[in-house]
Amino acid sequence: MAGKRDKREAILKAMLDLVVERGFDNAPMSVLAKRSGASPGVIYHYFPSKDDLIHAVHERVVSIKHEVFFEGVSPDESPREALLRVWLNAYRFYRSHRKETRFLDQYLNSSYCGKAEGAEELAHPESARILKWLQPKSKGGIIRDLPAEAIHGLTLGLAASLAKAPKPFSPATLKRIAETVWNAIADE
Amino acid sequence: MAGKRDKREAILKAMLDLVVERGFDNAPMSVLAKRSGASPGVIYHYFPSKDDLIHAVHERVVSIKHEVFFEGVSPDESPREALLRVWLNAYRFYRSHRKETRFLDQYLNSSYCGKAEGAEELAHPESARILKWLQPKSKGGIIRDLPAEAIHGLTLGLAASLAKAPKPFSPATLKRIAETVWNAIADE
Amino acid sequence: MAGKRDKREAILKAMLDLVVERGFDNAPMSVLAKRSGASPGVIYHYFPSKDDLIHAVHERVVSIKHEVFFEGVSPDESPREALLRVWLNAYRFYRSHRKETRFLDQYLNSSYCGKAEGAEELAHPESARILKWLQPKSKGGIIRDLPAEAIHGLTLGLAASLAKAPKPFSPATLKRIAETVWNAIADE
Amino acid sequence: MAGKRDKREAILKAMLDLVVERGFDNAPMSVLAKRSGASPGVIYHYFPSKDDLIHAVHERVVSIKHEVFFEGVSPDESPREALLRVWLNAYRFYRSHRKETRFLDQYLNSSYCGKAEGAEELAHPESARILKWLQPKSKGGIIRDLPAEAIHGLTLGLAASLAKAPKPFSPATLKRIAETVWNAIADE
DNA sequence: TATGAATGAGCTTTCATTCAT
DNA sequence: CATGAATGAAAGCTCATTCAT
Repeated sequence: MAGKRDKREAILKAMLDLVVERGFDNAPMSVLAKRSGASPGVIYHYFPSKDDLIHAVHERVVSIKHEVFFEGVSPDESPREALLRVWLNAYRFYRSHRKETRFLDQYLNSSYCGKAEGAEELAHPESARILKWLQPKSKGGIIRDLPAEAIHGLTLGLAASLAKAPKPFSPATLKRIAETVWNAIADE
Repeated sequence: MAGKRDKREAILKAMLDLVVERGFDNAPMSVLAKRSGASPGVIYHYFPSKDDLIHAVHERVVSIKHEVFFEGVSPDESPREALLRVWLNAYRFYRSHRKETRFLDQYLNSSYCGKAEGAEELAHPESARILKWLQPKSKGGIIRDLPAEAIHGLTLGLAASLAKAPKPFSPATLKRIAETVWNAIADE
Repeated sequence: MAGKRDKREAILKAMLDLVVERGFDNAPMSVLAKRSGASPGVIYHYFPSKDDLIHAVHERVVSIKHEVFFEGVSPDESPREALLRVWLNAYRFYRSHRKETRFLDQYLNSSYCGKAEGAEELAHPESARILKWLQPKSKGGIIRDLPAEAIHGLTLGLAASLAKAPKPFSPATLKRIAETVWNAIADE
Repeated sequence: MAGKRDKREAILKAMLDLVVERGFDNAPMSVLAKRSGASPGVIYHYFPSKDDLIHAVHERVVSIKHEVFFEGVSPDESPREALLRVWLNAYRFYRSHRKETRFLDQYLNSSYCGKAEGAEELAHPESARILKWLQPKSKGGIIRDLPAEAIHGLTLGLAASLAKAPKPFSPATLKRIAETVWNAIADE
């Protein structure tokens, strides 16, 4: 009954779980097989190697991340509104997709990261428009003249930090933090 | 000529390099032996297992980190001066100790993290005094009423982000960023 | 051609031979692999560990032993006839299954013995009936009032001792010894 | 203060304990060193190899065994008295020297047994005289015409079996068993 | 396609033995 | 004589990958 697509999805999902629970090491293909309901052999029909499978999981996670990040963003919003929305979306993603977040953390600090072929980072269609604003005014953005790393750290980096707190913050608190951040980096 | 201490150090250093270059996986004891100039067997004379060795490397790195973080901090400084100094020290550490930083990142996202017994985090003698300031005014600190995670993200998290930029920032730029941060979180 | 069962059997048999020839130590899995025609890895497909494999060999040997011990025993025989038959069967087992006997001797004096989970000793269906007779008359048996260890030593212990002689004894000699034993322990 | 002899003894004793507790495997020289208070290196001043050390322990145990076996035997006793005394001594040895007994059991079923050079079995000065009696009358002994293995099994084998019972037998019970045995094998 | 037994290189770890001090 | 760090071969075991069925 289940089509090819379903089995592929099951494998990807099982690998995500496995990596999050046990780390890239201790995530053997044999256990993956058992968990996903596929046989060790057939996994290699869907993915040429374990590395490729890991990369596929990563792509899937990144794709989900972008979907959440840009959810509800519309071309009609002001830059300030759009950036605040993305920032809140980011917090929401890190908060509600714990497994995906944990996977990303591990991936970025593993030997898998960097082996991949193409850069997929921020490939969302909306992202180009948003990113343009996230630049100093001198380059057409609306941001104070700070290095890009500072901007990133103060925005998404902070959202990720906050999401790791044991309890979620109330919308009001988040709003306040977002505005604090905004005021710190926005020009005028 | 070389004493016991030297060989132990050589093993620790070689493991740090190996983990940074190749990840916790792909850091086999056989390669470690070759690199450190020790035999596979004698490593177990100094460390009961690979896990313990990894933890020992971690402790060493954390110890260096704390030394750098609190370098030059004196009881005579004002809270503002002390916190700025620690922040700049943190940037300096992340910038100049790339391997140690990379190791910490990997460690914190590996299955090794959390298995250790004792709490070593921020055990520096100066840290208690400094940390007290890093709290909202309502709890005796000098900071605006923001969640601890926000404080951390905006300070050390940011320093780490900045240090990952391809080129170092000039002292002037850093000063400016530090003050931006300070103004964002300090009360008054 | 060869099914799973065959390979499993081949491994068990090769381990029996290996242990008998070289002892539990000096019976490495690598040699076992070569001897049994299996690869080192696949052995762990059939047995979770070397310990489990050893225990499996033991169970197999015990099972053979019981089969031989109770061969030809019928409910119609008198106690005397049945016990004599079992005693002769025991001698026959120790005599004809040298390797199995040697394995048992080693096993009982090794650290493997005692680690096992279930009691398998004398689990043969006939054994209960026979064992009941092997008790002093006061407990419903037909034996003189001697401690159980004395009974065991004088019967099966003796059979094992005799089987270790360089040459087999003639049926007539065995009969004579069996009757000597019998007269020593039987009541009346 | 402690002479060479003392250290040698300490090593022998520690090895006996170690083998009994943990088996020939799992009795590493490094642990032996710690237990005996000697350094790994110096053990090799007293014994050329681990094998030789094991054999030395064995010789020591056998020597103790013989001492106990023939304790109190005097040339004035009748054969019957002497044999009964040896038999009771044997039981006493197996009962009071549990570690030595356990060592012997393991040794006889290990790969160490058989590697030794000379036959030392029953080298006690008294043994020759006693052994002569333990033969069928036709060969100058006082025993019924049974194979040597039967004699051994019915006497020393039985004593060893009995000693393995959880509780010791009373002198009276032992006397009775000894006489039962004696009557079974003695001629007339 | 799907299976799962099979492969075999490679892993962490042990340990009898040696030797510079 | 004594030490204990050092050696290195070999142990038990794992696991990504293949392939006959």
